[in-house]
Amino acid sequence: MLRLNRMTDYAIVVLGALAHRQGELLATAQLAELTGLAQPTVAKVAKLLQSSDLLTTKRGANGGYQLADEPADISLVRIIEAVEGPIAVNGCVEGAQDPCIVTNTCFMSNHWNKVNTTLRDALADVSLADLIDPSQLFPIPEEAATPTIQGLG
Amino acid sequence: MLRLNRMTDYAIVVLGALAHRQGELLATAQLAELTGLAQPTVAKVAKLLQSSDLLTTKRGANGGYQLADEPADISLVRIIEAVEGPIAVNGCVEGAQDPCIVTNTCFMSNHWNKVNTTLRDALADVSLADLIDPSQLFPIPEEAATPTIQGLG
DNA sequence: CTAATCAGGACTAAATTGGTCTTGATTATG
DNA sequence: CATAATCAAGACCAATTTAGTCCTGATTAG
Repeated sequence: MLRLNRMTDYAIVVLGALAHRQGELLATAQLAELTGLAQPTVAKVAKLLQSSDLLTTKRGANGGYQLADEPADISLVRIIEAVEGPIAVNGCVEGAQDPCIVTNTCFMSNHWNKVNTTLRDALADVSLADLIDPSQLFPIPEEAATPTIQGLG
Repeated sequence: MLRLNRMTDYAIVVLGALAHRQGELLATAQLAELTGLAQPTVAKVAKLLQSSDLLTTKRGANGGYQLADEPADISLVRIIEAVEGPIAVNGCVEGAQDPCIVTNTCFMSNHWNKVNTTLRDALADVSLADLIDPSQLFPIPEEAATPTIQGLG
């Protein structure tokens, strides 16, 4: 285990689609078609990513979402933290949402922080650009083609 | 997030108690008292740890559990995998319990494996001995003292 | 024989997560 | 200005997962 949740997978797929279209503005309906996800799901994920400044948004007719940064500048940590909140293996760690009641005196706290930081650093080292291989991904559908991918499992 | 589940925390506390008593054989009731956890919970965790060879067991009257190794030889990965199963950030990773249906052709698979391995290595680097500070932990109670610790949060 | 203890697994309740829907605000276009 | 397309915000329900308890049976010391 130690598993990311499904929303994070969706986020990566959505970001991948946007990255492939290189900065283009896409509506959630288009993203849904490209990724094979349901539109409301795309909408939910996109809102999360927007409120963490990974996407910019344009409202109204012909509105949609757009990558806020280059794929190489979007690290896996940013994506995970946008969707799931701060990384914290347990409540003994700084930034935990539901802190361990004994945090301050907790004899293990330092070690957990070290563990946590190491994990975080590892995830900071992977960018969206690393995760996707645009050459194989998202062939632009000629006529509303079938969904191209199924998420990440 | 990316949080360990509570059982893993319990496992660490239980292992910590056993480590502090240096190889002594302790019954689940004693461990419950030392850790402040409920006895059935200790029992559940201990069974998991036993079946992954982190603990040895002796059945019958005066039975109990015992550390199978030196604390320095018990890594965090072993503990996590004993309780939670193989580490796998998502289904795109080798060893995932519920593999991504497109695993073999999954363009991201290699990258996820790299991410996963990095996390795993980080956790392999931390031992039970690192996590606990025996000098501050588990003062041997004089007369069935109050529970000493509250878990890890 | 009896009491203490682990083994194995079923079971329930609580928490979390995933996914949908509704209502309202914004904006392009004719 | 009217309309349709679109995002914003959040309520809501269903499905899954997790936590914790309990029961029955096997093992062993005394």
